[in-house]
Amino acid sequence: MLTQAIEDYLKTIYKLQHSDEHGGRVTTSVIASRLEVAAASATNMIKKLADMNLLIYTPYHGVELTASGEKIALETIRHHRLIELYLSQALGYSWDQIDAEADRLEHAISEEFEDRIDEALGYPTVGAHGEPIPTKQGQIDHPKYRRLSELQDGQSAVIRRVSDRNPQMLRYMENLQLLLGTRVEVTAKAPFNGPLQLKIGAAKEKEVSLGLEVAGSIFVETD
Amino acid sequence: MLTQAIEDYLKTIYKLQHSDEHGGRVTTSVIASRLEVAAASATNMIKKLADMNLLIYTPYHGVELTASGEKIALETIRHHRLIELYLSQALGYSWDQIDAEADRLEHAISEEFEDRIDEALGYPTVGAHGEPIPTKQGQIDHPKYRRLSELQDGQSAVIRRVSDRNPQMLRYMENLQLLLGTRVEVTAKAPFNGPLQLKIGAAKEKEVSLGLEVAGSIFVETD
DNA sequence: ATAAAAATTTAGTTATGGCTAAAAATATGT
DNA sequence: ACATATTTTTAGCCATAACTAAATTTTTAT
Repeated sequence: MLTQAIEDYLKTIYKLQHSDEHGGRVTTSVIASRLEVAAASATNMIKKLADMNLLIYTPYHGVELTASGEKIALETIRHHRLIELYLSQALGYSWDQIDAEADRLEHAISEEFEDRIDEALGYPTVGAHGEPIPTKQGQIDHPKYRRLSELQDGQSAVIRRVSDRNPQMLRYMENLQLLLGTRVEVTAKAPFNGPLQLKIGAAKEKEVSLGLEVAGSIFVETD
Repeated sequence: MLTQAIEDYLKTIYKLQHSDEHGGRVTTSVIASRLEVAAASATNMIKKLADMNLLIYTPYHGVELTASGEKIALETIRHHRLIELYLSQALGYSWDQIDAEADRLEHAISEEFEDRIDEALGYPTVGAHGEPIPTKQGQIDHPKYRRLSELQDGQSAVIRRVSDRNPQMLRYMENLQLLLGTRVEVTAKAPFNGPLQLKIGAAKEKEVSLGLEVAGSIFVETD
């Protein structure tokens, strides 16, 4: 049976495998810290998932999802992202609220529900924070955008994705109108990892100073 | 902590206490059979709920919810009925599909979600099958309708509630247009617990023969 | 009234998925 | 290279909530 815990582990492992931060190596401790469980708990679950052929486990060295493990991960991620988008589009949720709600709902919905909100949303391919939504067949592509923090003085770009890790940061971005599709131009970049000066909006109506942590959580497409 | 199991037991016990079928006495075996668990499992959980002061347990004689148990039951039922209505109104679910989906979702949604769908639905007081929806404060009234099966030849009435116990029966009723608010007139009643002859709709456009089991699952308001 | 039947509880087991503490393996710094 | 630090695993425990089988209580039928 596919329990909630199994789906959570597979989803987390998938995301870690496809994040650039850990060099592809997904270890017990990274999984444990993401899921906020003890490392020993993660080891136990990893062994169980390996027994179920959902991942390949090399003790002391990390895990890699099998095709069937990845399939389940992508189904869970599809649920999560469709629900998030539905919450924001249909029920007026703000950016910082949708992740927590979707984390619980993603395990409770049926295929029927998935299909109905997919239809209600017009078969979207991109989620509320700009993440790709896997298809029902498990297809997904990972467009590689640049971080806003990497842009040089004078460069202009359009926001395509934001990290959903930190709800407070999401609320901050939403307040600043740093939304998907918004154009931003870097008008100055302070030295020694200092803040960026930004003009926001097509008409450059707003100017803000943005710290590197926030700028590093915003992914943009340059022209 | 309020687990899903606890909420399910309390909801089920509440419904049994307020159904006319068991004479108010809610026993272990009735609870167990409704929840489709073994009687011993129900005994265990009942003892646990008694320890938590959510019900009063008289061994061998049944249970009765305390005020706090009833409060939780009503919150769960409110969730369930709001979700059911939302599924049918906003997502186009049919009568027979909503109960199963709501049974899982009711434990996963937040207060925020409850409030948002309540608002989207225009603060309804009656659920998709005609059941009263408890208020957020836990108020509920139980209008006592008559069963369609009790009507006499020639009597006319309006459908106000249907039992949601059997999805196949719900599908059957929906097919026959036996919906909430629909007027029905008994044009004949066969002897020996035989079927009713019914005219359906304000214009009496449709005539059907209805077995007593179905007629007993339809609650009506007479003029 | 009492024997048989039915309902209920007790006792003991299982699976899931957490936890801590200790042991073992790997990585790091001099 | 090797001692120390860090990471990971093992071992053993706990809570939840189900189960079966056996014992007990209540109900029913004669």
